[in-house]
Amino acid sequence: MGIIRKTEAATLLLEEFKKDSNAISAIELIKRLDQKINKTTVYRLLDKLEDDGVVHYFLDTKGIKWYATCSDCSKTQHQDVHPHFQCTECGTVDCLEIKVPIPNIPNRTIASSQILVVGTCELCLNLT
Amino acid sequence: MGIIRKTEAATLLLEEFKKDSNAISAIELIKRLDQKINKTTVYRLLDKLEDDGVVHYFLDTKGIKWYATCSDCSKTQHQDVHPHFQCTECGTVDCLEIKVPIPNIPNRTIASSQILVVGTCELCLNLT
DNA sequence: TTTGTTATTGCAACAAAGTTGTAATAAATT
DNA sequence: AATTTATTACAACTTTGTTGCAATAACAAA
Repeated sequence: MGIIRKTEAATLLLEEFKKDSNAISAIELIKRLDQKINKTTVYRLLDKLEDDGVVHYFLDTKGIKWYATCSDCSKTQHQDVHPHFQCTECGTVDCLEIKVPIPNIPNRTIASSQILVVGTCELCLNLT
Repeated sequence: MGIIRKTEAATLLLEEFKKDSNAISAIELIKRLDQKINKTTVYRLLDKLEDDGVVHYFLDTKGIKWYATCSDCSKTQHQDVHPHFQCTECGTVDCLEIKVPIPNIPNRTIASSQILVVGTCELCLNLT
């Protein structure tokens, strides 16, 4: 249904995405906004922002939800079908601007694909 | 640590994998073995079988665990880094025997990657 | 500016999936 | 047969996310 009213909670949540260029987990957002926004509200806002094509979400290696701002999405279609990268050292997750072509598979139709690349990020590589 | 003793629970669990050529979710296994094996035991057995290179696991679109028998794994290394396919119609999940090359990413090292392809499986395609 | 409508929020309670501690049981070894 | 200890069941717990509902606050209309 999307966000209709400009509320304080929505503003605060969007500020977090402006501060942070990486993806943010729902859990992290809830921690950061503790005492300011109730966790139910955070989840509901994220849902709405996703509907609106403002953010997209994906799951990490542990199955928890991460959100990142969309670059080219709309209400009708999420274009953000890029891979995501999770660093095993620091845990950060971000979007990869690369295309990974999935070959056709005989006798099946492919609707979408989710790719999570796991490794060490630039920052952590430089620390060792 | 792996499986050391040949117990009834271990036998029953392994039978489920022999019956089923597709991947099986932990939840499904727990359901099927209800009244026979406790859910904690199922989870612990699956852990051990994974240690032994007998099964491998991955997460589906909802972040729940699926297990499938390994074809070429050992105690020391899981070779099953293939993509998995989940059918949106019937929910079945299986292993894909294809290789999806991930390009190198500047300034990062890649340890592994998880690819979940979502679409319609052969069976469901034929039903429409 | 006040009023009315209804989207939004907070709270508490719940739910699903998986984990941990522990005492009892049962493989395997002696 | 006795002993050792891996394995199991059970209950209780944790984590992540969801639902129902009454109270609140945006926004529009008067």
